[in-house]
Amino acid sequence: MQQKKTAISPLKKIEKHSLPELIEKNLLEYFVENRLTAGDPIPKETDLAKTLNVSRTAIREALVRLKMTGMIISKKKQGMVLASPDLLALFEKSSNPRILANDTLKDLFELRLVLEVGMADLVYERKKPEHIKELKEIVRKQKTTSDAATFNIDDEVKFHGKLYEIADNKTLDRFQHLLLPLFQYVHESGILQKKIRSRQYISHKGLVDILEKGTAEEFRNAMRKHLDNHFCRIRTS
Amino acid sequence: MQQKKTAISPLKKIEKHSLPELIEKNLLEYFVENRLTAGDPIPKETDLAKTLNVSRTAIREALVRLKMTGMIISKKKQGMVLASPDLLALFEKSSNPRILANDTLKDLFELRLVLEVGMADLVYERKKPEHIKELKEIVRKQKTTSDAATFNIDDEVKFHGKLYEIADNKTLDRFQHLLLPLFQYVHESGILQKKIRSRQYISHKGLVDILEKGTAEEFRNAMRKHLDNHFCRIRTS
DNA sequence: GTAAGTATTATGTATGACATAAAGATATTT
DNA sequence: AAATATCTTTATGTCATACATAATACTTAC
Repeated sequence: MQQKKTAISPLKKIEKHSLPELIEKNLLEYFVENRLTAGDPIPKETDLAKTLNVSRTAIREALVRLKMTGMIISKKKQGMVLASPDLLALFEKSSNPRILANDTLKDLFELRLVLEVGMADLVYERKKPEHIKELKEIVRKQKTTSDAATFNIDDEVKFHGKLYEIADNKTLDRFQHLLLPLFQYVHESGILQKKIRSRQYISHKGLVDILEKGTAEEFRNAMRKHLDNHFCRIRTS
Repeated sequence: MQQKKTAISPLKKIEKHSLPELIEKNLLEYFVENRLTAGDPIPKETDLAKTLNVSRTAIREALVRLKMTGMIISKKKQGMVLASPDLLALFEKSSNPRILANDTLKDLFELRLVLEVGMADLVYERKKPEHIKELKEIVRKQKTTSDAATFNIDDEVKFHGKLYEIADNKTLDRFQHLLLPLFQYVHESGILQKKIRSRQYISHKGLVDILEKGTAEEFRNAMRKHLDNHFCRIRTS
């Protein structure tokens, strides 16, 4: 019987999981199906090994993986309990700029800009009088440099950090903390185009003013302008 | 000698690393210091164990951790090689909506909105005539529902997916793909306020028009308005 | 009744053995 | 001689077992 060569069966991505990976999946399903929530204890290693009929080594490897995602935490004697997985935990572990590919770094640089512009609405929505006061205080203490290109890193971090705080989104805040070093690294490395001094610059002080007195839209657009000298550097072609 | 109780020594976060964690750190330093890049082979388990004077078990656990971050990949016989870690793959591993805490889910919902508004500038910057054409084609095929609240999921995904594609940022694109199911989940669960029909709605067609003929700022603000019925739902208090 | 000390228990670490897959070397066939 | 089949080697994958360690529960001494 000759097989038709033209009728190639359609790929079907081979999922070649190793044993611990399978166990990991299995455990995850177990958690979901049993409606386990943060704080709930999970069976001990030896029991799992017996139940699944694999060695404790394999079980442990799967557990290590889950521990890394923050999905479970373990204490001696006390056993292991389910935790609320930390999305950014893994992210953090592998965000070493010296190891990441340049393309990825560039993407992350852009990503941070996207976040800053996009979060303007959250900031505006959730701002409170005391926030404005705090921002003003930060601005007041800053070295008054009228030069847009040469900014002081610490001042930048402090000011923008405050904005993230006001946005009141924990995940977002942590995300930017992770992104910050990468951003810094890319900024100073030769990956991007050389620094350009934008003509349409809005200072921190200007931003605060608009945040206080302007509309959400005005603030959003002001934020974009404030970041223009970064945006200039990512132009393609 | 009496100690002054008031002069408490300042915290100093105890880093209580387990052995494999220490090894992991050690290996990372080794990679960086030796300028190893993707594809470079790393010593074999037995050698590492001998060199660091710990059991192979401990080494393996460290390696498992690194494997999970995508930092290294291993093949039988062939040994292990360094790889460029995939930040988003990790994200995916722990992004199970049924396990994530509600607060985190809410954060992620917001995060996606932030991304969509923030990326407007990338989209505008990188749009090309054929993109406009494609977007128009997508819009044309959509079910013409004049109702802002009841949108068709597929249409939404297709349209916004295209925008991410235009933004030409691989990381961002993958990020939204990961966020999408979560977004969907939150949208339909009772976590947020109930659906509101915004008065200032801009349709997909409207967006494309502005992307084609308007300014970057106009497009950015239009994007915000387009998403307003989502934004309405995250209002606090 | 409280404090100290002891036993218990589940995770952490170590060791040695064997299974497995892939690469290279060797032998076999045409 | 070239192509194919088989064996050998090697580094990871899996297993079994023993012991170390830390936190809890229990017991004993005063």
